[in-house]
Amino acid sequence: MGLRHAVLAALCDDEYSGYQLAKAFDVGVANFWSASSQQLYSELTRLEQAGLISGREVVQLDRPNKRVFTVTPAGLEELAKFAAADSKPLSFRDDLLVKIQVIDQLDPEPVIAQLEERAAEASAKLELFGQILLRLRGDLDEQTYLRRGEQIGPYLTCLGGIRFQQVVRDWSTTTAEVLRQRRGTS
Amino acid sequence: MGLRHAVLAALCDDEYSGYQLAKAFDVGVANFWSASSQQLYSELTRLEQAGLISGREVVQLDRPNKRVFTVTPAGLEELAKFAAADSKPLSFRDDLLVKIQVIDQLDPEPVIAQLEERAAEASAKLELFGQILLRLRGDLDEQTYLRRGEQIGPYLTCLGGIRFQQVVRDWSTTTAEVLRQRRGTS
DNA sequence: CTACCCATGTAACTGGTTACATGATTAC
DNA sequence: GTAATCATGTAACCAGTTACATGGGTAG
Repeated sequence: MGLRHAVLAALCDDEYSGYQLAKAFDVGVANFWSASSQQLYSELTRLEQAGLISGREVVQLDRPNKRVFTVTPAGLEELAKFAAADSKPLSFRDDLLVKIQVIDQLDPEPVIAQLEERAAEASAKLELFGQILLRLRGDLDEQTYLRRGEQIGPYLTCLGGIRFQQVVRDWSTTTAEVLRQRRGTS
Repeated sequence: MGLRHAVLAALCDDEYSGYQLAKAFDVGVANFWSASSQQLYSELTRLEQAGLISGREVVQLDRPNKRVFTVTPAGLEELAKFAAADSKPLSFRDDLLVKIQVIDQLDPEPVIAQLEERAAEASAKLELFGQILLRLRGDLDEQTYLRRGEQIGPYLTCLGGIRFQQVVRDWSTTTAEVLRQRRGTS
């Protein structure tokens, strides 16, 4: 089961409500998983019934109350079992790459626009992830943090996210450039 | 619909049987999509009924006969509509990243082993993709091919696959290294 | 008073995975 | 004769998406 463990992992960091998790899965957590809010609410319900997380009501005066969740010892045990088992191969699906694959048979204009949009999104994520890294490591420089810092996990996944987004940005930009040049000469 | 267009794109390159497509989706096409053979057989059936591809029987003496498929004009039109429409955000899901995220709470040993396995797979793919690039561009050097070569699409997606696999290999290797060092010092 | 954010869900549907089933041919 | 590769599927199940529903609070 996929989402189950991603949610448990996200809740290891801090306690979150369904709504907050949905936000997190839109940005940071999206480094390794993506999910809609509907999926999250029902997964949280199932996880609580299974005793892997426990929720508590937080009363808020200025806005609707919420229920935040934390991982139970049973939840941690579940994560440990999961980590020791073989990983499924990473699943990767991208509309835009499908379009590039057959670009020779198509009008390149709309695809070029989509590549540029994708590059812009990647730039935005890079800025965000850069800030997250700084916040995580505090005063320490990267080498020191990697050796002796606490909570190395989120730092490492964020580093991975940065490298991935760099590739997305650079590849999208150069691909758009190649297609633009060929448009002129054919 | 996702797989539908990925299959159409793959069949633009050449004619394939279900079995051959399944092989392709395991390696090269996996750059932009992944699918099981069962999914492919049923998708091929649906695509043929919809008139987007057409199949023909190939009689083979030394092995079981097969049916190979090509994209029809209607199929190409479908691809054109697809390319002009907005792309869904790329979906990315990885067990291994989930495990790294919570590595501080877990036994790192099995995860380190998985990272090393992942790096080895990435190396193998890099070698394969490098060969595909060479075969695609023939005698031309890359700059020339990008400007004037025919069939630029598969070349561009393969370039993207290479950059992606490089990140996977490098990140997996350095992450495993970081975790190994910390194991010693904690 | 309108639009947007916070907050939580249900229901119907589509897409994807796992397990199972069959049968021919080739290489050891 | 046993395992591996070629070749094609069915059925049951699980995961993920889309559409819909509700209601309070805040900013303009």
